[in-house]
Amino acid sequence: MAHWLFKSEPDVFGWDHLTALGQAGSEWDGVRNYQARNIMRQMAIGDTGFFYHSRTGLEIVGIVEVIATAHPDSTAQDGKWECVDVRALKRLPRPVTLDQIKSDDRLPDMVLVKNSRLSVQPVSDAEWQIVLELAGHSPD
DNA sequence: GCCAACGTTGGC
DNA sequence: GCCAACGTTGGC
Repeated sequence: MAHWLFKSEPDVFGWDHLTALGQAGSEWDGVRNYQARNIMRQMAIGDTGFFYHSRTGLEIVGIVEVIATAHPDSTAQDGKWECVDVRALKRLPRPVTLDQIKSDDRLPDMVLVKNSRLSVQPVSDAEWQIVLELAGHSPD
């Protein structure tokens, strides 16, 4: 299973919004960036991702699961954009802040640090494990 | 709220 | 196909 990172402003659509939708989850719509779209096309059902609060919060707060592969974004008029569906899986015991990630010398290549503008990002297996560890997440 | 970084658009 | 102008994102 591959891992990803989804960014959203909590004022617009935050972790609490997603958890309120329960198992049904939500379209990850509104992405209007080709690189992000291409990354979403690579996602498979059952993949997991971090949920990151941008602009306010600046921390990873939870884990989401991909429940539908890329399909046309219903909020796009021209049919050019796509999205996946995700649902909230679990809140992290401790949020992992951007500062923590930036100052961790094991995470120099995280896209969150290297390309802060990309709203949907790949996360390597190693990065995934390190962030879980920082979050105090106990192994299943 | 500012503005640097980045992506997209469109005139040439 | 270049690149200036413009719009958006997101850390600060």
